[in-house]
Amino acid sequence: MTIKEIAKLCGVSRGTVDRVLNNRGKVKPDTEALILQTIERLGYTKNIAGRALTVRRSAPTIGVIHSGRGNPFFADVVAGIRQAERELTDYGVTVELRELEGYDAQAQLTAIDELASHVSALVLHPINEPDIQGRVDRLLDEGIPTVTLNSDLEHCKRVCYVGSDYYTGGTTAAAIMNICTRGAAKLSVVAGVDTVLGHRQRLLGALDYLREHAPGIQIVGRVSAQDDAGLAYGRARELLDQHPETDTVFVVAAGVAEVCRAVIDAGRVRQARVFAFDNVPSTVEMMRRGLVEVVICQQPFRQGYEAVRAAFDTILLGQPKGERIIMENQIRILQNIYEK
Amino acid sequence: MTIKEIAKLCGVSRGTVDRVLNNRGKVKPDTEALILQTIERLGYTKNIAGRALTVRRSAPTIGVIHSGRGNPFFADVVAGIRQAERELTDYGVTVELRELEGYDAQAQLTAIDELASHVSALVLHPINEPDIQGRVDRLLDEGIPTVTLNSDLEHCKRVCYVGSDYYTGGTTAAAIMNICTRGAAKLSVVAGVDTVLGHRQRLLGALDYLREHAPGIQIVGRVSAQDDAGLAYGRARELLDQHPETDTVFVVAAGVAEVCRAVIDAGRVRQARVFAFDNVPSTVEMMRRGLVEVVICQQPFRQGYEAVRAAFDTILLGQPKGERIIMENQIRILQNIYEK
DNA sequence: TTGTATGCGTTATCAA
DNA sequence: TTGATAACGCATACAA
Repeated sequence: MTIKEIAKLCGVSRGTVDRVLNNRGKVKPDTEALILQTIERLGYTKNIAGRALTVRRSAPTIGVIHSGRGNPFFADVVAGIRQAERELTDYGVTVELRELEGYDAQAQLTAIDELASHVSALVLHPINEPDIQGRVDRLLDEGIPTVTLNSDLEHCKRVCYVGSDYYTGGTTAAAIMNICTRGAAKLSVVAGVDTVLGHRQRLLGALDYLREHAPGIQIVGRVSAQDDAGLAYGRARELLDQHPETDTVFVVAAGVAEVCRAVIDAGRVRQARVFAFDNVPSTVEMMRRGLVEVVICQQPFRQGYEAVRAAFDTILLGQPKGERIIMENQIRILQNIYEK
Repeated sequence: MTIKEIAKLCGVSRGTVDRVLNNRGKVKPDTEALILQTIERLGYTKNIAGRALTVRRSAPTIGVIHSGRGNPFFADVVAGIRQAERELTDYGVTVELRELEGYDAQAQLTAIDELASHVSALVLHPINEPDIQGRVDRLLDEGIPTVTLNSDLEHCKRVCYVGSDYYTGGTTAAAIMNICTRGAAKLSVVAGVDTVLGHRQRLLGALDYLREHAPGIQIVGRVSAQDDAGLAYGRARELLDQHPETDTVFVVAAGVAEVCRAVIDAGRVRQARVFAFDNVPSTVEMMRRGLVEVVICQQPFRQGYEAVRAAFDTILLGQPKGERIIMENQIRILQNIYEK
């Protein structure tokens, strides 16, 4: 089914069909109804090959905003973004990247405003606040669809979320702890930020699993490092001092290497094992040193890659492949961490 | 850079540039040299968007042959193949699938001959024999590129291999055994087929790892089930009878559920744990029953998907993204096995 | 040996 | 309100 065929069947020209398809107005209601009905009946969808050629002419820009500047996890995300950009050069696509530092909603709004003037779609690692939610809805009204990246945005009309399933990440981490400790451990938890949805869900998943499946794992201590590597060392030292029986540490967010350093400095290397998320270089180094045996990963490279592709699919066809593109949680040990 | 621009710069027509690009001959050597030089200098590559439109007109067929009919692992591979086919319908692509049973080189040659008459590219799960190797080379001479799937084909001009890194799969499995057994085990091995490269490499990887990193894991027994679920039960029973000290079983190829059944019937459920590859349904069932804790997976769905895409990329642009597309080995427990 | 015309499917522009 | 036409980049049939 092509526009041409639809046009012939309806006894109109391609231009008229095009006006109906893209809601440009200026079509007699009768004609429009006929065309819509024919389209419905024959199941017309835009052809990617043809569409690609015209999209190319418009040389669309995809804007990307994230709040992880300086964060090695986001270095991988950006590598995926760049890979997607390279693959899309033939389609005339350019990626414009804004890397912010820290979670400042106002700064994010400013970045959105800057990009909104000229991008065809937005990839956003969002701060989950009402101002941002409203802005994303307005963007869509202006014809700019938003894909959320790594973390979702509630109560708004983003077209797609690309990221991981944090709750399952938590259960997977807990199950691995259960296996590696043979079901018996004195566990101390270094939590993340309570207002960051992903951190909370991870912890929830882990606690749910432990309650249901690991009666022999006892939680002896808990502290938060606020997703801040700078805070992690001190908090972990306190934790280890206050709970000397600790033999297992579960790190929910950033600061894994710092927690490991605290374990080393506390002279507990052979006693306490660390379980954590993401294979960032400093964590891998601790894996080499034997402090961390297993990490749970959420495929940062693919997150960046798929988010840009989803944005492009939306430009190309009006919608992404799915409303949620979820990365599987990967269990990694030194043997299946592949260097790029 | 487009053909048009190249043509203008060289003072010739688009047709002439096209003849040079596609080696159709009938071009004066001087003109050809000039054009080739200009292309080289300006780094021309065919545009995907334009190419897609003409490829569509030729409605190419991609042939797929595998020898895993009835094998649940290949059911996932085929699901990936179908997914790729769906995504490529807009490009006019059809997939023609031949599912064979067992490793019969002659049957594979027949299937290749049938497809060779009308396909534009071939995806082949090959039997690694000289006859097949020679046939693949001749296919390329006829203009039909071959992508090998799941298992590679040596000494031939296949354009791309899509599959897993079996050696690393073996080291990963061994490392997981080491972690889960805390470095102490009496291990019995149920090997695969020695002439199947992947099985041999897996075992090699595992043995290398154990020798270097796991002095406390002692190999007490070894048998082969020939990648045949029908044989696995009996072989495993013998193994368990002959080596009653066995507390860990490592299954290299097919027959995981049958080995588990042997463990059950031998009354050794709480004593012996099973480590294996691939999350096929019968294995997952044994995970639910607690006999298998961890499996190493090689992403069958993605293998099928990526193989078809690689074949299409070759049709579209003359070559795939890379000469080897390697799936990562995934460590899976019940918590991160996602049902589709 | 080379150039020109036509078509693929979609969209923008201009004329009616 | 609608139709005709040109354009994107590539490929090919045909004319020169």
